[in-house]
Amino acid sequence: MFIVLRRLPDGGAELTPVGRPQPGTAPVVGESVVVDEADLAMAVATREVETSPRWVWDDTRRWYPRLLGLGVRVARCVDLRLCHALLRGSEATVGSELHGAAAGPYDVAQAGVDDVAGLFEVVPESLPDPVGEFLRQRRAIESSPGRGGLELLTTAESTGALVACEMHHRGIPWSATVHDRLLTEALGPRPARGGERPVRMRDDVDEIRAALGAPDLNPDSPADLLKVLQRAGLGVASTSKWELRRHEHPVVEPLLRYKRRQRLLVANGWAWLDAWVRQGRFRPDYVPGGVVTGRWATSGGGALQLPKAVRAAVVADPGWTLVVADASQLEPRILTGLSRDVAMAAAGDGDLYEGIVASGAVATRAEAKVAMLGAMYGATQGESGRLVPRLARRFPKAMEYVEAAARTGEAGGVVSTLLGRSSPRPGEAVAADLPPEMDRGPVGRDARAWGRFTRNFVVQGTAAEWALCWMGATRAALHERFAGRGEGAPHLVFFLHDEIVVHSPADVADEVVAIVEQSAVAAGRLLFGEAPVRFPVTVAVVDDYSQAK
DNA sequence: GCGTCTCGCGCG
DNA sequence: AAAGCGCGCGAGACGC
Repeated sequence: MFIVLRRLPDGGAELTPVGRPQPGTAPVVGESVVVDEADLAMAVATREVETSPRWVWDDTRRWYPRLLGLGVRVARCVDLRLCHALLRGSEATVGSELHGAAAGPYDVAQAGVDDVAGLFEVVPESLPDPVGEFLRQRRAIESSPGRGGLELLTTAESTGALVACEMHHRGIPWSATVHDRLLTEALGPRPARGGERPVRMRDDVDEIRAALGAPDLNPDSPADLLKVLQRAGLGVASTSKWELRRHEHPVVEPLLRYKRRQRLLVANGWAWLDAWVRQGRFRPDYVPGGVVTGRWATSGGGALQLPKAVRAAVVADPGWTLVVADASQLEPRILTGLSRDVAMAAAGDGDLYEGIVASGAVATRAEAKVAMLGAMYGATQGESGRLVPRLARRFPKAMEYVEAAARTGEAGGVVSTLLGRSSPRPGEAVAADLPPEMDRGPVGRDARAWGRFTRNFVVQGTAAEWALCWMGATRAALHERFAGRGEGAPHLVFFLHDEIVVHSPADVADEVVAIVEQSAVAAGRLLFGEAPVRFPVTVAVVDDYSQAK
């Protein structure tokens, strides 16, 4: 049973049930009910308890934060905007009305923070005709040869949207005190006036200027710095740290130290703390499906780039712990499943890279890792490019899978993930986000770049699907087991591509660990059935995030 | 002054 | 050892 929600122009909301009396028949639209805005949360909560419907709405960000604020959680939803993007672009819906349709009202970016009504503000109207849009989507899915995959994918994507709101709502536990201490230790005390350099960095600048004989050099200006470095005899073409590292010169050490500190100050310094941490919580704005491959993005706060240097500030509440879990070597294992490469599956019985060494393909674990990444990214040069052919000899099926994806891309074709998310067509409008040399389609040298993109798309995108299923299964199991605890229940607080963090009361951490592990197994089954591929997770129960890994 | 681009670096 | 995917962000550089 589905219930489609629509916000009415003059306030209030319309609830329209859509059901399927007999399996295999077309969905039937029932009688709508209209409720006042003030009664909406109660109406949702009541139906959630009684029938556990799948809530259908235009954009999770427009509905769910307000419900969460009123204490209403829902188990399942359909996010029409996210599913529209998936289905419209999917190769698996060719022939449906949605496939490749002209851009319409559902082709919009996720509601921004400013668009989301606060608890006491006017609520924006819905996107038009959600019932019609929902029925179009159902037809696209049900007429598809990839129906099973699309059902799972749209469900997982929508559940991700719920989790994103829930994680924002709860926030990541963050100790401003610890963060400030980390900054003070690394940089010196917070300067009294913003814009001033902390004392350690002033000392760095003095050393740099002395070493280069440039008393008024601004080390923050790459152009100035490059000029001065070259004048001092360093044959560098850029000021990047990997290039600087290769030179013996008194400036190198203080300059790299300065860059490290400057980075910390600018990206995650006191200004960041002031802007993003409130009452012991960091609440990033997650953007599910924000990456072409299906990965999440964030807007503001840089939550997916949290540097290791500040992770000690993520501290569990007293009496609570953090259960930190990451999927080991996720992408190579995804490739194993996609390609049904039994040799690679065997290598992945334990540590995958050690298994590759044991197969005789390469000599060391480090080589195995570099070779594997090179295969998935399309490396052609350097150590990585040199090692890829050795991998190809032992694991021809896996290699052929990514090679085929690359050839398709080079020829201007579309590739798809396991569940049915398709790559953008070369030159498509979505490529506005891509580097300029890649948005003109596969011509000349650009074809190779597009091939590397499609090569990686199938792996990264399917890994994102696995991760969504893992997180969704974890969320469901946590709720089933701990819902009775209310606010005291363990809950997801962070998601980072192949890693999840659960904030959990210490006394149930062991149970949470088991849930996270079982959910990884469940996600593997959902995607790959009984194929011989394993998805082991590394789990740590810690007081602060820096203690994991 | 304002918007956009490039660089460099953090993360997976 | 530094070329091979996907991002977000801030500062400086640049054009108007």
